[in-house]
Amino acid sequence: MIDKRQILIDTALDLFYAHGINTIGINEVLKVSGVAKKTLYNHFRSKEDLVLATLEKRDQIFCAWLNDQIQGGDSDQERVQQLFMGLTLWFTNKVPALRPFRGCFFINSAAEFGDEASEISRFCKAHKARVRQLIAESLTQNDDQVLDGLCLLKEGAIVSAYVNHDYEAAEKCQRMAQALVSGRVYQ
Amino acid sequence: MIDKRQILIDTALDLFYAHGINTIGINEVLKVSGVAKKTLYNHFRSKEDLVLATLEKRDQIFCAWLNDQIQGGDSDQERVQQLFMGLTLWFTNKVPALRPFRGCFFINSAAEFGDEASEISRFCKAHKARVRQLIAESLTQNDDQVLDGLCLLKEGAIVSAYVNHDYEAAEKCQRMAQALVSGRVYQ
DNA sequence: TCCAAAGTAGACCAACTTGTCTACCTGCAT
DNA sequence: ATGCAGGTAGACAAGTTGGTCTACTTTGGA
Repeated sequence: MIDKRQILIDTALDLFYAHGINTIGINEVLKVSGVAKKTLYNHFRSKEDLVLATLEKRDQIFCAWLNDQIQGGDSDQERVQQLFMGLTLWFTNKVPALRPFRGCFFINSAAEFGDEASEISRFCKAHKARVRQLIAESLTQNDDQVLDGLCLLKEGAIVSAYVNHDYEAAEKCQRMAQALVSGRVYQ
Repeated sequence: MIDKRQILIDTALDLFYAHGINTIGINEVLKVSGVAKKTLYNHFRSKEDLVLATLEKRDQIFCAWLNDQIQGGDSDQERVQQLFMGLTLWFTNKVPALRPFRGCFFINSAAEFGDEASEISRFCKAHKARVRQLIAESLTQNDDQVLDGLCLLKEGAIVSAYVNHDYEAAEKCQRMAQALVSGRVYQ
């Protein structure tokens, strides 16, 4: 028997990301996955537990993809270009692993679970830190201000793509990002 | 008798913004506002109707504040500086009219109501367009690329402030914003 | 072959959701 | 003073929520 736990996480992640966590009930996850309720509660203590597992899964998928995307390249300029080209691929549904674009799962989840003490919103913050770290490691230069700038542009692009349906948002970041990384903004 | 409609909108806006729309039920709004259920349904056809009214109210409050914030100033540089200083004031709860900071009500609501056909998510998109227009009108230069850049930075700052609890996010945008508006990025 | 582990379906629970409705009350203009 | 618009409290309906539990079946390894 295939691991039911993984089936539940995969199904729940797809549904939660596509429709929002509060919109999707446990029963919907069960119906779509074809798993029994008892089984779900054998693997997870509560819905929040399942939600945290989907956040972890999405974190893995997203970070693995991003890492691939910004690896290689002959210069920091090139890698930064790859970063924002990658975002455009995501926005325009060219990356099947990331599912049909509906913004950032972590921003969306943080928006739903406002209480900053909640484990969910803490995980979202941690995810953003990991992404920042990933970008930092891909660059040879190590300037916090440049890194902050790149991350701000990245978040801006994701939100604009989602809320304004501006799928060219990441392309619009390229010039600023290049100005940043080539030292034309700081120093 | 004071206008119950306004009381309902004010109460609902505060609750929806602070805790999310899905988290707050009609009954909670009634309990806090001290208004009867019948009265609510005399003024609004449904919860979604009330939600749309709160979005409208927030749009008015936010745009009025933003307009004040970026008015005056001797140059575009100065006005852009005011814009991002204003965001910092918002993030750090120095603007009572905007309520305790919990991100952008419109980004959060769009995250909760993903269906892009829904009236709620269409309103959120329209709000962002109005804000962009406001910024455009405050500047003497009229360059779409510069305007796009400023808006991307603004969204990035709001999201970073909310998800990462980085309340200096708007300050970190200043150098890039100045580079943009002073023509050091484009042309 | 047999047994325990892990699956199944789904009834059931209490709490909560939005929305309707009845029955009563209050303040104001005629 | 009377009538009425618009308020009140809250019962109620119908559906959904997360979560528990029983009773049965399937699975795979010793």
